[in-house]
Amino acid sequence: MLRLSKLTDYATVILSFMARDKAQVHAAMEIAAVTGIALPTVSKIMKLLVNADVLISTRGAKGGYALARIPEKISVATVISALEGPIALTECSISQQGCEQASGCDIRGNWNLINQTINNALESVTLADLIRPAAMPEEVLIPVASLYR
Amino acid sequence: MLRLSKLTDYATVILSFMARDKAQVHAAMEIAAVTGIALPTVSKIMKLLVNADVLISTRGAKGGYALARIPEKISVATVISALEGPIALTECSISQQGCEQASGCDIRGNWNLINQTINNALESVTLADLIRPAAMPEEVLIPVASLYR
DNA sequence: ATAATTGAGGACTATTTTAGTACTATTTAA
DNA sequence: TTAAATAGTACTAAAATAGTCCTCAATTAT
Repeated sequence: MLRLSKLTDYATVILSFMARDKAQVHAAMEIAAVTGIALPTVSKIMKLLVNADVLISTRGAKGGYALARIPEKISVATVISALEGPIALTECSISQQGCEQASGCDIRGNWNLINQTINNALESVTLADLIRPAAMPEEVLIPVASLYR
Repeated sequence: MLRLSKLTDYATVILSFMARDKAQVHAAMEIAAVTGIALPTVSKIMKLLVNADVLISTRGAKGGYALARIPEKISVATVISALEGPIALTECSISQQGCEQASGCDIRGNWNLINQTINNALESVTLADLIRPAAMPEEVLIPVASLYR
């Protein structure tokens, strides 16, 4: 599958919690307790999200992390690239250099198109969409007959 | 970044070569020689592509591999899932079971939406598109001034 | 028929990546 | 000034991936 790292997965869980909870500031320890993710791992993720301007940190006593802006303005693409770097399927799409695979790599330009499409898809989904009650289409579509087996 | 495995990358290179070359049948050894990928690795990739009905194999002397259909009918999505399994960003989107992350995972339904979008993007691009001379937009957009530095 | 050529399948190993941990420094409120 | 909190860095362990090798099966040419 098209892998996302576990850290990215955790990040969405953490951000969802923060977006749902009214409190503005959350300490790393509190988040670790609520989500069940180990504290050092939470810290690591928070640091990356701060660097990507998704979160704002406050040090010292009563410090903690807060969303840098409203959930509607935080795209999934931003979160993913904060954790994994630029969103692209192939190395060469990032490096601007092309690859050294001498024979048979005129493919690059076209990969860019694909990457762009995927990027657009991820840009269009925000944190607010993620915490919205899910549509759960597959459950709606289960044929009634299957309930009687 | 949203990683594709190296094997998938190789697969696109191999398939591009095969789609461009007039000859119908290519032995694994020939492909290894042309692409510079080690023979055992080529074999491994070919095996997966045969199982996914992207290639057809012929054993024995004068045997080899041929595309199962015209490049226009081979989607990038097919190739990727042949090498990496189902296209999805999160585990839970595949397993149909949801995850055990007790607190805070109502996200699933929405991830499905994202995965679907990405899948559509990859379905819409074919091998034929990949070997088409690339548009190379970034080269076109270089300001002329930059040539004089 | 038989030998040569080519793919199929599976098991194994090594490498790389990722996850997770620990420790130390820095900042700020009480 | 002390306690509470994040920042940063380096290290370790585990898991995933890539790559190799070996044996078996099939086909064709001699």
